[in-house]
Amino acid sequence: MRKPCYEKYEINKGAWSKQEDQKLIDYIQKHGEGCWNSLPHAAGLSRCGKSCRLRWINYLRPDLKRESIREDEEDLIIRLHALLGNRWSLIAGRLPGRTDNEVKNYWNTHIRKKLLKMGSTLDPKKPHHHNDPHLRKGTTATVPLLQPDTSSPISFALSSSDSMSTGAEIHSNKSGLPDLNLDLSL
DNA sequence: AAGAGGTGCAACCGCCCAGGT
DNA sequence: CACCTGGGCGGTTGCACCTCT
Repeated sequence: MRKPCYEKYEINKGAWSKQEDQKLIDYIQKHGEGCWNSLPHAAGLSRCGKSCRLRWINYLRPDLKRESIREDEEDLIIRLHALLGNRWSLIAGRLPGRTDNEVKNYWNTHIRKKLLKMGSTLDPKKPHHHNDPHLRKGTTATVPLLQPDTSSPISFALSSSDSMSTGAEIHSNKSGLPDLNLDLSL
């Protein structure tokens, strides 16, 4: 069993200070996202590499949207979740400026509650494809990016119908892994 | 005004996978 | 082929902030 990184070195835990943020930003702006494991030492941070990566991806990246999730984004999250299950990184990948952590948090705090209230037949905690091996790592999802300027909210009925009703097609690619072609046109 | 309870989000933990040796 | 290491991901936790009484 590997020791957690914070047991190996003198590692800070908990909330990041402004100085730490600035060091990380400065380092990445100069050197780019390289080897996360060696980054903390190189950047003069008492953090583990994973922590740095998380902080950068979820909070410091310049292309992140900081405003709350819009209605159309929420609808897309629901649709993608019905197709992909808890594959937050894939879902976030279709939402420009959003992170997997943000989408995951939003799902757990807002949408799950909403669905439970609606009495959805979908179990918000157990998506259809949660354990589908075809949707494990390596899956290529071909889903149109949400247009940032989408003005009309996406409307669709939540039901217990399977993923195909949302227009998903699963094809195999060369490596034998499936490609997902999701027709999520508005 | 103050305390209790609820909520939301940042961060951590542990597991899995891919690539290197 | 087995093992090791780093990167990435999903689940969960902890705490600051907000709302209610």
